[in-house]
Amino acid sequence: MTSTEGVGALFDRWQQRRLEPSQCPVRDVLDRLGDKWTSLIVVALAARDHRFAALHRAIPDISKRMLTQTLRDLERDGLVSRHVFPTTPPSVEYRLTPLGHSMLDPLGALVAWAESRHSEIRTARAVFDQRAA
Amino acid sequence: MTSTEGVGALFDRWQQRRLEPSQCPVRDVLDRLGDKWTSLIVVALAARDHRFAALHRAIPDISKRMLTQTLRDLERDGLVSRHVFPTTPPSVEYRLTPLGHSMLDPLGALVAWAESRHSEIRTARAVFDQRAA
DNA sequence: CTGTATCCCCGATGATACTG
DNA sequence: CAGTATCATCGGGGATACAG
Repeated sequence: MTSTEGVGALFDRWQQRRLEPSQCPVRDVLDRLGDKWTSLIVVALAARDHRFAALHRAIPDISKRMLTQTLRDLERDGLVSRHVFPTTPPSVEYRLTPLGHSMLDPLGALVAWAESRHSEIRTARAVFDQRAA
Repeated sequence: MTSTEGVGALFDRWQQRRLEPSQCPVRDVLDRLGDKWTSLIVVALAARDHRFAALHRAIPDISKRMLTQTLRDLERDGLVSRHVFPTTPPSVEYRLTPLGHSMLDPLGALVAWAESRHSEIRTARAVFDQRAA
């Protein structure tokens, strides 16, 4: 069974079970990955553990507010762990948990798809916009 | 090289190239997948071609407005094709394009991850919320 | 049946200032 | 350094009515 058949079959199972959106694993996961910063933070932490300021330098266009909030959400979901060192000034290190690491394979598959197909998508957009104009 | 190393290495390449967000394939793709309805529509169309009303029945909690808009976005990106049959009343069928089908494998990987890890995530949340309270 | 056009609201995000 | 608190903004998305 290919993944294509798998996704289609999944749809039919969903239809039969009439899942509540709040109980749908896919919405749960994609709602988080889909927000503006989660995937970037996960990718950064995949490369290496980061302290708060280092993460901020790695992703310059995020605000401290959203960096904190996104990290808390990831921590809450068990994807990231937070390690406080009571130095002065304080330092806090963020790491992917094993659960977080386990997401890298499927995320990597999507990233690879995105990179390999991006030019095709951009071309399709240009054509569509041309015809619309 | 595992996908994990791949994602980490990707991060370093991104850092060196200092990509504009608008040119980042991953943001492009995840912004679309991350919206409220795209993934559900793609999964539905993976199972089979759908007419507008059938798609609406398959995903009852979407409004006609957002269904139309999301389908247009998918069409613009070349992931979905639109086929009009000039019957009365009119009927329109939506299908995944080959490009759209090519996304099902990586999307399926993510869906499989989400389903297999969802209980772990829910448990982590419960623990986190308990400690916070 | 397959959409468009409007209006409206709320939540996600940013900016800025402050704190241990 | 690593956040928190507060206010302002903007656009995604719902509801409704209309149209070809």
